[in-house]
Amino acid sequence: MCDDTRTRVLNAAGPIFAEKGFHRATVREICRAAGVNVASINYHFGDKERLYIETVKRARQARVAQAPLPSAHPDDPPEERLEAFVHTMLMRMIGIEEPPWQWKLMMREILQPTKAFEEMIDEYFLPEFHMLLDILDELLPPDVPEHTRTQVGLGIIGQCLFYRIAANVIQMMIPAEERARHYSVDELTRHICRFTLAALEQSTTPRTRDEPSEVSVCDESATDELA
Amino acid sequence: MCDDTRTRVLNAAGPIFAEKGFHRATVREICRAAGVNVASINYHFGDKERLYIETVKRARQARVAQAPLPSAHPDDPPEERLEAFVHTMLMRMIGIEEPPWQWKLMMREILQPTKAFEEMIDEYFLPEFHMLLDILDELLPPDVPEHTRTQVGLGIIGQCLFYRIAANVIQMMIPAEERARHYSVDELTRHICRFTLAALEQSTTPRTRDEPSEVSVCDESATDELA
Amino acid sequence: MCDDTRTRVLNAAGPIFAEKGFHRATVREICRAAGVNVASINYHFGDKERLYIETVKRARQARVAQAPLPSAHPDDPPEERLEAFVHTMLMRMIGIEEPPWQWKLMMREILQPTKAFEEMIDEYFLPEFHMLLDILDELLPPDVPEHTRTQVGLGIIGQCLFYRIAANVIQMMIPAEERARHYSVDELTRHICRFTLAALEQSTTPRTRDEPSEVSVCDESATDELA
Amino acid sequence: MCDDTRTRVLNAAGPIFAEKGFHRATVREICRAAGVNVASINYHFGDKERLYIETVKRARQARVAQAPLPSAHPDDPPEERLEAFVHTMLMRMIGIEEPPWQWKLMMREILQPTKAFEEMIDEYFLPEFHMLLDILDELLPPDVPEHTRTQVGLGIIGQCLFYRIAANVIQMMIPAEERARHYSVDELTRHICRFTLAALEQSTTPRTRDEPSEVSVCDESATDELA
DNA sequence: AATGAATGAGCCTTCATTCAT
DNA sequence: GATGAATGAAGGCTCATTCAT
Repeated sequence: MCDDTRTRVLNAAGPIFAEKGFHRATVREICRAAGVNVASINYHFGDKERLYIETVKRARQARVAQAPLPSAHPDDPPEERLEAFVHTMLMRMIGIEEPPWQWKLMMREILQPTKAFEEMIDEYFLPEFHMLLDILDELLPPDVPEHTRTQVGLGIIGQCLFYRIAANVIQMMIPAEERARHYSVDELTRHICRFTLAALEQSTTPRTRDEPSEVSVCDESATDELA
Repeated sequence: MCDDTRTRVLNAAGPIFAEKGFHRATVREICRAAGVNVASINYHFGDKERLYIETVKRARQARVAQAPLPSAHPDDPPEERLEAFVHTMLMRMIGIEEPPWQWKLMMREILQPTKAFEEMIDEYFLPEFHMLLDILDELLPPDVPEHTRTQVGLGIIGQCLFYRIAANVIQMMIPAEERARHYSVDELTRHICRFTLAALEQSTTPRTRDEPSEVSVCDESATDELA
Repeated sequence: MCDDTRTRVLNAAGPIFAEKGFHRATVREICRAAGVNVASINYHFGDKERLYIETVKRARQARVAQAPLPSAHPDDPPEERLEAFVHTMLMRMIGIEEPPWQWKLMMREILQPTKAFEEMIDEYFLPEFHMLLDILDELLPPDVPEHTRTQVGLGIIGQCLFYRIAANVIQMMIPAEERARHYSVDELTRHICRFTLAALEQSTTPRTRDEPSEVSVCDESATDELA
Repeated sequence: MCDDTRTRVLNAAGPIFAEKGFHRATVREICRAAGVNVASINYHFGDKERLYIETVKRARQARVAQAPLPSAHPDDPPEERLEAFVHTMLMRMIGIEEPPWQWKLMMREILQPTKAFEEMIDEYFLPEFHMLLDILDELLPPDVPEHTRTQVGLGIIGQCLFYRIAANVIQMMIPAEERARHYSVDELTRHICRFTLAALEQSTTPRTRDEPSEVSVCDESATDELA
């Protein structure tokens, strides 16, 4: 069966690419893991790069199912929905002992985008981010400018992501005992939500300086070669 | 002179490791850039890996000088010192068009720690983080537990770091024009500080929304680990 | 239909083998061009080599029709028939902008004979060469020995072939403008015929320049081998 | 010693490239024959293609020494010098039992030019051809147009070359015994010279048609990829 | 008769490393 | 200390061929 080999290769490629990245992973290793011939990759995917792109695509698809965002009940109070959102996010980040390879792979793409990047943003990141924005919409007073809402949203995501990215740092910085007590998913969820809500309540009347400053967030060219 | 060759190799290795990472960078390329013989590396550093570790070490040392934290004037109001801190952080992250290779190299270590990692934390990250904690100390009421202060600090760092890490995502998500207006270093500094201060102020008098009151900011229900 | 696939493969193989030679041409490329499955070739021809031999065979067969020698009118004066012969030869060599793949394929065989070679000589080259010899027979006096006639014939063929083989050299050696004026098929035909006829006329009465008279055109001193 | 390995590789590469051509020859085979590591080729020549070019270059250089043209004695009668020239040419073509690999390699270039081609023409072919033209200059009446002289020269070269190129054909066409008697280098030299001289004498008053015909010798693009 | 999938051998190239000088 | 040359292992990829259907 065609799909059989193809699928086995993809399944084998995922964890390996996730662990080693595009360049350190070798097709030979992937094929050995999949129990197929090296030429299969050329046959089914053309070359290593296209196998990688396909793998990332599948990773994203499989990712959603593993820790799906709670289906929004529009009637729930927005505070509750925010907490559910943050909780899911943190669960994805640090809630699972060994983060699944799909996640590692996606992190690699975020940090060192390749050709597989764009699609991931459009089909995975943006929809979920808009879900967060909708929640914030209900929490923020109506006169808050669009970009403030976005910034608040990014701040939330940023804090969640940070606990994943800086996991190594935190592990070294905070004693295991305290980490277990105060840096659990639940505990961090509570902290981030409380912190955010407190700020929102306070900043009912946001105020923006009018002169834009010249240094923007990301001027540098982003998407280059397969890192 | 021995030191001459050694130094030239280190100087050449920095930007190359930063740009390509450990594995994609080749000793030949580094030696060509340094104008030395390929065998020099093995002679002076033993092997490629030890050259890399040495390079990271030097990167950290050189890093501090480039965007140094504002020397704390203990008399300045803490709000001002917080703003200065965040501003410096953001400047390091996204303020410089082409981030210096030292920074790239350190980011690589944070995300994919190698043997060069531990030392970096102790000598670079922790000192600066404690400077932030000191500022927060003055802003937070005295009864706030230690871990909350740490979490707030991590949140601030997390948001700053996020704008660097997710630069690619933001670039795709937010139109260039708006990015220039609302996502400059100054603007983001203002947002993060306002947001943080607002939350802090609010949490001075921990207040329960509708959840049971025991879930306070200093609640110590503990669960599990941090990956 | 079996023949359908077989034929399509052969038709596709011709130009490809002609262009790239046996080794650089790939079965995949041929099959793609023919719109058939890769396995077809092994099924119908056994292997790549036998497909090649079959292709050369067909090329020869198709070749004759494309630039056929002028049907000999035995009544025409031999000078005219010689000119027609040479003209046809040159036309095949350099007269057609893009030489047909059949020709390219046959050239390859002449220069680097494979198993497909022998048959080509017998059925294609020899008949035409004997036509030339017949013409020379009428032009040469009856007492000229056989091998001289053969040598003259080979000389004519050799000159024609040379303009094809050395096309690249001539292109670099002679300016385009002069090439167009004096190296057209017509012009070269005239030159070769005039030259040959002049030599033949002269050698009717073998005449010694200053060498000893025994070195005549029909001298039969023999030496060694032909590589 | 650097030159040692380099030279050994070149010496080994020559016959192999000559026998199999660029594509069929493998670097592994060459290195095995040279008794060096495969990586040597990359180190000394960059890649297979540049090794090939270098090999052709050396072949040409070495070629001249093996059957050098007789140093021209301007006082010798031109007929004698012509005979010496043709004799040398034929000797190169068919005089040596196993044609040296240098010759095979150069033939490959003539027939399927690669990047190594141009230099060969300029430094090897042209000088020798002009030597022939000088001889013809003395044999031809002064009013003979330039292009006729060139054509006569090309005709001579063409005939010589033909005996090499068509060696396979001749071998099949002419019985061994007769080949030994009448197709030796000496015999063919005599024939070609006699034939040429006879024609020259006759064509004292060459005549050119005035209208150039439109089909030129070599319109097609010549130099392409390494065949 | 025909196919798509799979194979293993082999290709050129690149790499970090070592060796003799 | 420093060098240029040399090495072996491994890299991605391509090929003609075969197998089960």
